[in-house]
Amino acid sequence: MLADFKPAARTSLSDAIVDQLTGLIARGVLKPGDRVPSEKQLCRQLGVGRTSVREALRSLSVVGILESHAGDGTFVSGDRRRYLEKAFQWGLLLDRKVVEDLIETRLMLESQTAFLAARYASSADLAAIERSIEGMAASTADPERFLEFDLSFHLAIAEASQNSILHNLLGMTRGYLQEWIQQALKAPRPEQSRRRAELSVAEHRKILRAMKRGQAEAARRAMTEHILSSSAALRKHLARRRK
Amino acid sequence: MLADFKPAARTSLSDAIVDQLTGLIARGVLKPGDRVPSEKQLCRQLGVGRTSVREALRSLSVVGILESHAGDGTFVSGDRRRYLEKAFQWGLLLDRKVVEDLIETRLMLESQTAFLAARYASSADLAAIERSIEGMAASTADPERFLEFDLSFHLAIAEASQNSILHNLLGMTRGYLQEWIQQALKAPRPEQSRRRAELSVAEHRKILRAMKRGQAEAARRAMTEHILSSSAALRKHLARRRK
DNA sequence: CCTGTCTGCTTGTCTGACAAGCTGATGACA
DNA sequence: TGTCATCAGCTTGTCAGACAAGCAGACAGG
Repeated sequence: MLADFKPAARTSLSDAIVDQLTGLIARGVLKPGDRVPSEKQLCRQLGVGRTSVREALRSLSVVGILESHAGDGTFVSGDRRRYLEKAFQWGLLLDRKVVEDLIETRLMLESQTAFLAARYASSADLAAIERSIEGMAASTADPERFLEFDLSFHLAIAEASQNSILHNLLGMTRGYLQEWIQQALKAPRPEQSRRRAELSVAEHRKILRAMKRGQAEAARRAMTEHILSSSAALRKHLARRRK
Repeated sequence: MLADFKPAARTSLSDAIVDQLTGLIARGVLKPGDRVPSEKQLCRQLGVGRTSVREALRSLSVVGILESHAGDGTFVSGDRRRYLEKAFQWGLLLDRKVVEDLIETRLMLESQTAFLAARYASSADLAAIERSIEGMAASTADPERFLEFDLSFHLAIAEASQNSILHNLLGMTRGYLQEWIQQALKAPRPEQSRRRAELSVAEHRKILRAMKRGQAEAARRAMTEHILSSSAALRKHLARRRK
């Protein structure tokens, strides 16, 4: 009986407007680059004050989905990069349980994209992947650069999978984890960090070999192993920081 | 020479305030559950109008970092899950959502959550899943209701997996696909649609059986089969519509 | 053809106002 | 003394009006 009551959805006006706008974008009515109706027009159309409209538009601008230019208008953001930038910045606001979930999710995404990439990768894709590995190998002593190449390796694989949704999801999970990975890689003593980096390069090479041969299942397994081994280090680091 | 000019970063006031607030949170000055100074107070402190402060606060509320309660105040959100949910949701917003990519992604997500659910599901979870199946079985003649129960089945499994990110991603991909599924189920002749529904119920039962026994790998396989078979129907429908 | 100016649109910001909701203090009543 | 209604003072939510600043196209003058 008590459970029958609805949450009494006193949702705010600007929330509702945000929902409408995101819905329009999701359904493709508003495409990237498109111009959003002006604030005044939206006021009239929605029957609300300019404040509410503005708060909705600003919210979406802050996260990088819209772009406002004074004197010109508001537009749907052209590239995801802007969004990702903002999102990554806030990645360190996460707590531990969420990080664990992210690792679990990433394991699955990476394994599957590796599988697909082994099937669909073009020779250009493979070359890009190889370049990333060489970059890593050349900078095992510089954690910063190393991580950059590491990231580009995984993104290149995601690209090669030819699935834009997977690519996107992978990029986001990895982006959020990046902060933690950075800490984990920098924290321990240098020689330990270098050993880990070299091991990592070897694992990456193994993945690439499987892909070059087009062995999808082997690529998946190699990637799974790699993620497990690398996130074991991350988990250990997390546990240590907890104390 | 020309390259020396800076982009003339005319950053907006509310953006600056957003940066300040996120900085405070990231550095731990503001901890989850803490109360943010009231709008008026922030106005005075920052020397800006209430509009700008409000836009900053609302933006962070919309992405789930803050929570505002009328008459009470604004607080730093307790669980960061809400933020990640929104973030992923919006990350996909600007993507072109190709049906094939969605199906591929969903296959992976569903299989993996089934695997995890078989491991972690409580008896309450299993009961919820079972109820959904019974609901489906009782409404094979009513596509609308049938789909509703179908959806609740998959979401219940996602819930049982105990991974909020997977749960969320699954809900999203399913949401994007829902329209197509609806069409596919309604379009063909009734008796064919019913046959498909009954087959679907049988597949769902098989998944549940595996989960009850705690056989994670079997649950994953059963789910994979189910998704493949059901999306085959969807693909066929899409192909027919293409012509 | 170039160039300044003007006009009308847009977003950015501020102010003042009111409604609605929470909280704690006050005070009347049993 | 204990209970409860009421009220004042805070909060956020929303609106309306105002002005500045910036963009773009029209248009006239060189």
